[in-house]
This record gives sequence, structure tokens and C-alpha cells, in this order.
Amino acid sequence: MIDVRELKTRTEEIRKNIENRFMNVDLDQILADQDKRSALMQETETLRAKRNENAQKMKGKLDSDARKALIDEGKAIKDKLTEVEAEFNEIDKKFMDEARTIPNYTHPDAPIGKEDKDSLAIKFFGEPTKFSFKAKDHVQLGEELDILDFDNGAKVAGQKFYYIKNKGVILQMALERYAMDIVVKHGFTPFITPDIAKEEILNGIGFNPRGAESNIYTIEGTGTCLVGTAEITLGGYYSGEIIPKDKLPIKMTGLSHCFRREAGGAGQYSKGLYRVHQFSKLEMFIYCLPEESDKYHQEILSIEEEIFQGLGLPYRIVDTATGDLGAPAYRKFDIEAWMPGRGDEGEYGEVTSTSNCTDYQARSLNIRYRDDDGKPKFVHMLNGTAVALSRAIVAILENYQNEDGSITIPPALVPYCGFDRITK
RNA sequence: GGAGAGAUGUCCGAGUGGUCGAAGGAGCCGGACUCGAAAUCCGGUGUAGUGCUUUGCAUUACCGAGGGUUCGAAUCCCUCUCUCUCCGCCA
Repeated sequence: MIDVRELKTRTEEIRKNIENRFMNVDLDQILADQDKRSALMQETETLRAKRNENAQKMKGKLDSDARKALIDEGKAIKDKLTEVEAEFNEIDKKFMDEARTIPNYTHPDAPIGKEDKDSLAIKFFGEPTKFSFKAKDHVQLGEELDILDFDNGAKVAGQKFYYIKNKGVILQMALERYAMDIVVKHGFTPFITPDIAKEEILNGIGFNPRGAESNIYTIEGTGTCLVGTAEITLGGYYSGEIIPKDKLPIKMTGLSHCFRREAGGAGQYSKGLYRVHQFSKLEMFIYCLPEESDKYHQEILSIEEEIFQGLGLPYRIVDTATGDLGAPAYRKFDIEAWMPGRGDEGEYGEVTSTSNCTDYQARSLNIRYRDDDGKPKFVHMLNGTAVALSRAIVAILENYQNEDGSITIPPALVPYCGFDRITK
């Protein structure tokens, strides 16, 4: 969340930012509740001070009349305090819930706009793949090659679940190792993380586990959820801690399963592996000093490029428009790989996403470092996809297909696969 | 899953209702001593809020988390989380 003290000092900036992001946040209501909360907080503290003073007076020996008078006074204070505290707690919860809905500030260079199409393509790599034959999509390719099985996935687990089979399994493992090797080479510590996290961690990262529109599976009666990304488990790793400054930056990379409800996510653009309830992903995560987060955001993006360039996949980089940024993100870059089977004649489809969340998550999760002045300060936190296995497989199958329906393995993956072609 | 033990400041550790924001020790910072260092001695040293006459003063909260009892809770009661030991089960 943002620093609520800045509601007073940066009011108009916050108001404008909410507008730019096209969010439904009633800032005036929040400001009014903040004033109410403030007044009740002071009243509560005054009463507590009186209570403490009253208790202090009773430490020594007293005659019974004096003691009784003090006890009566204490009781009266207690009754009043109980009442005021209840009022304060109510407005405090309301205010904090409201304040949490305020989005992070936005990088001044992020394009302003409401939708996908307002995002800015800032770089292209390669040319969209051309075929001398009619290109198939990955669903058809995968089923004909017997490496993807959606029908039995649906039968056993439900719609949008799938089995990966045969050389498809090896291809996914090869991709994992390929990406892992590149990321580790750049100094990231590898992790395999839990696939489950507590709701408080989800909330701190900026995911809402509740509500009809939530993308998160909650596990009934446990206070935990299935993670939608290792961003959650990597970002929760240092929650509540003060990190020594000389340990920063901390670079982590985590492999996890990702579970997403994707309610209402059906349709042509979501078919096959593109949008599924479960997939595996290798995620990068960085904790760093505030002044360095822009730099590390670029570093994550360049590692993502290295991974996709190494695979020989054409892609473009998109600077996400304000209206499409998640609340925690200060700025976000997506890599969209060319997917020949998408739409009628192929389209770019998102394969990675990297966000600089500045101190927004760190404040909610209370993750700080000790600065040179001895004071703890919030770290900046960044995340980025190294490789989302399901979507990378979409791009590989569709770009590396041959006329006979076989798939050529990208050269960089051959050493990891042990074969160079998938055939019927 | 069952039984038991535990969780206190940067760390170790004392504390079973008021004199406890918390003994003692270690560490760290400053000073004395020293040619310098070590040892020794002296002083300081948590976090997050709030208010104000804002490089300070006052005040509130924080002893795993949340609730309760009480005029008053680190201390008593309840729930939960985590750690350790033993048993069970298991990859």
C-alpha cells in the first residue's frame, strides 16, 4: 500500500494517478475517514494516558477509601475507553481497507491510457514467422503429436486443465533448465517455492484472495491459498524483516506451480495452453535500494530478452499503459512473443511480465533495510517472469512447426532435450 | 494425527498482577586510560504512531499473533501460529 501520511501531502498527485489508472477509488471518502480516524485515535490515547496515570497512583500503600475512589475512577475510564476504542477500531478498519485500494504511484514515462491498445510497443525483435503452408495452432499441433492432451485434462480435473505427454514433458523440463541456467548466471539464487501461501502474504503482495472476480483459489478453512505465481512466495520470504543494507540487492528466482481461476477467461484468445488453471513458471524477484529499482527493472527485462532471443522467438516489448497496470506496479514491461496460431494470421501474445512495485508491497509486508542513518526504510521490490512454461511452449510449437506437423527444437534447447525434433 | 516443552529487545537470558520498555550479560556507538591496541572503567544504544512552542519535549502501542479477566497484564484465562522432543503415519 502507499504511505497514508502522503494522503495529506500528495493529495492531488494521488487523485490524478487514480484517474490515469481508471480506478474506482473514492478519495474524498478516504480523506474524510482519515480525519475521523485521527480524531478518535487522539481520544483513545488521551483516555489510555488517564488510565495509566490512575493505575500508577495505586502502586503504593493507600487507605481503603482512597483506593476505592481510585478504583471507581479507573472503572469509569475503562468504560469510556471501551466505547471509544470500539468506534476507533471500526473506522480504522474501514480506512485501512479503503487505503489499500489506492494504487501505487506511476512512473512518469509510463504511457497514459485505459486499455491494452494504449500500451506502447517500445521494441521489436525479429520478424513474425512466415510459413509456405497454412500454420496450425499449438492445440492442433500438440494433440496430433500426442504431447498435449486437453480432453483427458478436462475429464479428470475440469476445463482448462491438461496433460503434457511424451516429448512435451522433456521439452518443458528443458525449458526450465535452460531458463534457470541463464538466470542463475546473472546472480539469482534458485528456489523451488511452496505452491501455497497464507492470505496475509497474498494481500501484502497485492492479490485479493476473496471475491467473485478473484483469480485465486482459496483452500477452505485453512487461511491459505494456492499461489498464482512465485512472486507471492518470493515476495513473502523476507516479510517482517529488516535486511542489512550490504545484503542488497537480493536476487532470487523461484520455480513454482501457478494456479489461476481465470473466471470468465474463455474465448478464442484464451484457447489451449494460453490461459489455463495450472501451469509452471520460473519467476525472478529482486529486493533492492529505492534508488536502484529502475536499474534492476531494466536488468530483469534484459534477462527476459536474453531468454527469448536465445530461443529464437520473435517478440515485441510493451510498456504497459496506466489503465492496465496492477495496483502495486509503478511500471510494467511485457514481452509478447509472436504466436502464428493466434487469431487469423498470428498475433503477439504475452509471455513475460516484469513490474517495479517500488515500496508498495514492502510497506504492506513490512520489509525494510537499515539505512546509513541507522533508520529502517522500505526496500523496493521487483518481479519478472523468466519463463512461463505453458506460454513458452505455445510460442515454440507454433513458430517451430514444419509442414508435416513436426516441431523443430530450438537449437538452444537441444542439449537440454537430447533430441532435435518432435515427430508423430 | 496424539502427548509434552517452549516463543521476551541486535543476540543470549531474567522476570508468576502495580516499583517493568522490561534485570544481567554480549554486541554496537561515544568517552576515559594508552605512543597505539588489548584489557579495564564511564556513558549511550529498540520499533511504530500521535500531538506540540519540532534538530527537542510530551504521549500511545509493541514481551509470537488475536481475544478475554482486572482499576492495573510480559505475568492470569481462551484461541491460533511457529519451534523443539517423543509416539503414530508416510514419499
